[in-house]
Amino acid sequence: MAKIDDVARLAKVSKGTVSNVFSQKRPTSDEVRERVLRVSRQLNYVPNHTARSLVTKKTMAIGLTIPHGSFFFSLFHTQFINGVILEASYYGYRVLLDIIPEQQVQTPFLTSYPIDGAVVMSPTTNDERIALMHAGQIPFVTVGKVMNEEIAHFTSVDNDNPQIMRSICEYLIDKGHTAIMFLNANALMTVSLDRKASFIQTLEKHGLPVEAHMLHHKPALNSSEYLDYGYAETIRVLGTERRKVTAIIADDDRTAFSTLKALKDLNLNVPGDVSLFVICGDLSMMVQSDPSLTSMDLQPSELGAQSVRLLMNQLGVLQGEFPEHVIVESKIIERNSVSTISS
Amino acid sequence: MAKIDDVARLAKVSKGTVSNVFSQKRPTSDEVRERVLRVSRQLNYVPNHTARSLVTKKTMAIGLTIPHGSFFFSLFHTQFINGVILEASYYGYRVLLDIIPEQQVQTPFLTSYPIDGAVVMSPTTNDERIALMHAGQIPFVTVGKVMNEEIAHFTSVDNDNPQIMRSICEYLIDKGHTAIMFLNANALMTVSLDRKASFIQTLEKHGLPVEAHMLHHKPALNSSEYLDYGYAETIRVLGTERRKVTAIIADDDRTAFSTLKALKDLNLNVPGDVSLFVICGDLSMMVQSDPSLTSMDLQPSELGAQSVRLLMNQLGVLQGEFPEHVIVESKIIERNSVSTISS
DNA sequence: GCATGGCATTAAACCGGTTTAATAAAGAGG
DNA sequence: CCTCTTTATTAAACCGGTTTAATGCCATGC
Repeated sequence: MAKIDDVARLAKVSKGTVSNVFSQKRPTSDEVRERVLRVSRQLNYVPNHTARSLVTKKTMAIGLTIPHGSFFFSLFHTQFINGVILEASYYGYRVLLDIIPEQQVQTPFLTSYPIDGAVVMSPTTNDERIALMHAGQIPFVTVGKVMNEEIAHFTSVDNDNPQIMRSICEYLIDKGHTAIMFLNANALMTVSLDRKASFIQTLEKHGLPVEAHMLHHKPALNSSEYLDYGYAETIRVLGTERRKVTAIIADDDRTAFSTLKALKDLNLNVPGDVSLFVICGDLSMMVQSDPSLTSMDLQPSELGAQSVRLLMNQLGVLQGEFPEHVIVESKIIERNSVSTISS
Repeated sequence: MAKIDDVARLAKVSKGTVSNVFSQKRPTSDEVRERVLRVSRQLNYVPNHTARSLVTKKTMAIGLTIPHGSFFFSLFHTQFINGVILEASYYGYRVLLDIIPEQQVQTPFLTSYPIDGAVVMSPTTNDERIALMHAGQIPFVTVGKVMNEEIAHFTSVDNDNPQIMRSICEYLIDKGHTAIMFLNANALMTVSLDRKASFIQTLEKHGLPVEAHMLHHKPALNSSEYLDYGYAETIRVLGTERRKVTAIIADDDRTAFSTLKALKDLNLNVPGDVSLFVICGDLSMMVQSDPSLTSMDLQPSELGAQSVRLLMNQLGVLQGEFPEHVIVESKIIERNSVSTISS
């Protein structure tokens, strides 16, 4: 690989000038620039990214931190990632997938992170990834609330979770549902706390006490129950325990699909006997399921894009005043999985 | 941020020694090591990744190149990525998502790639990403055949696509199906060429000529038909054109789901009227669909892991003799979407 | 004609580590 | 006790760029 000195020598200029031709940080005369570029092409020269990074102190990469061991991500994650990658590319940034494997035997901290900032998905309470970023002075944006004791200020994007749950509950209540079961996300995730609180509050506001069988949390990823959580809970509550449930709210598409399967196995018609509502799902999948699923569109790719913009602002790449917390719109998409109950 | 000189000064040793304590490339006395580590902790020192990279010429990152503009990836991709990330982490490598956006207005080549090697998914014929890697001397492993004119040798992992199609076709033929429709992947992808050829060959071997309505290719991602390809083709061929089709082979899970929806809308029972077979799908989804879908398990995460191992071997990280091409096992998982036709 | 300013260019310092070659200290062998 | 190794440590060179401060050149204004 040719280096800058080779080019400088052959083009009869100093390395500083070659540097300027490529970085365009200072002007160069047309004559010199062309000579340098010609020689570079001839030598197949390309500036070395690492050497540049060392002095500019920018790696031009951002980390995308996926939750601990989420080796199965849902379609929500997929779309979010797409949003991040696309938006980052607009600013010339690359995305380093920064997943901390379950068994964290890995490098406790052998070296600094080669990233300028990070987007942290699905923070948990007292998230250690966030603690690391905080300690390492790495700018970061979270998707969802940060609930670490030592961290007061942070930048985040989020949906309005309390409002989302309120809307969903009231949507269902309006349609006459009173026996509602909520298959929430994992209890450790900060979003699930908000949603749980809002679920309980909204139901109580309407005079509907929340009983134990109405609220469940997704088990940990490493548990054997993780994959068929929706199926198992539905069979247990509606089948074995014979509870009356007329509407189910599923936290994600995977849970929704497995719930759907359970309902079929229980010989319950959707939406005839039981209505099903999905919180975060992949649009294309929701449409193609049968029945197509009524859901809350959280705009995952928009969440991803916005989180990158906030991060770019923190990095000084994107000028202007940005709010500390961005709320991304979400709205109910009515399809065919929810019905009205005539009282 | 504390630098190595600060640590050296405070610990009263040379920077070379501090370097050795962290890199462990040369031995240090217990006494010195402890003193250095203590001071480092005190100063919150962490070796700078970029500086280290500059001299070692290793970025400890590999690129994961997703097909042009595949901003919707399927579950197959997701699992593949998981396999790559997990395996890479075993060798201390990080994964840089290297997606070349559709509109390639981006950096023609402002700087070298900050990666040591790359895994290239779904190569197309005369893939320019591969041409770039090749020109840039970056070791790479592809998933699927490389079909670039100027490249003779390459390392790859793959399923045995011809055999896969043969198995699937013969599996269906054994069950009495003769009117089989194949919803293939995009025509540009090298896998789709292999599968197409094998599909035609196998059917003809059994005296079943392949007519135009029996073979279709997924449209380009940027086209409006991309998302409901399965649905549209099924409605058109089985509905509008009223062709006789008793079995459909769908290339991926998304296509399968949308095909399933189309069959329901056509009032056709699966597998009673039409059988459905999926080539690459996410296990957890296939199970939860109704009926659960009979599919070919391509072991995407195994493909990902193997591709990383081959790459690590090329990078000299993993010793030993490795084959140039690795074939990952695939097998039919029988579920409930294929039935036997009594003649 | 001479001071003034603007601009492209350059030599040298710098970014923060690793690596090499030299050196000092400690052990082994005769 | 002296030489020969072995081992830990160090000073200096190096990785390949960017940035700073100095320089030379030309145009401008008075």
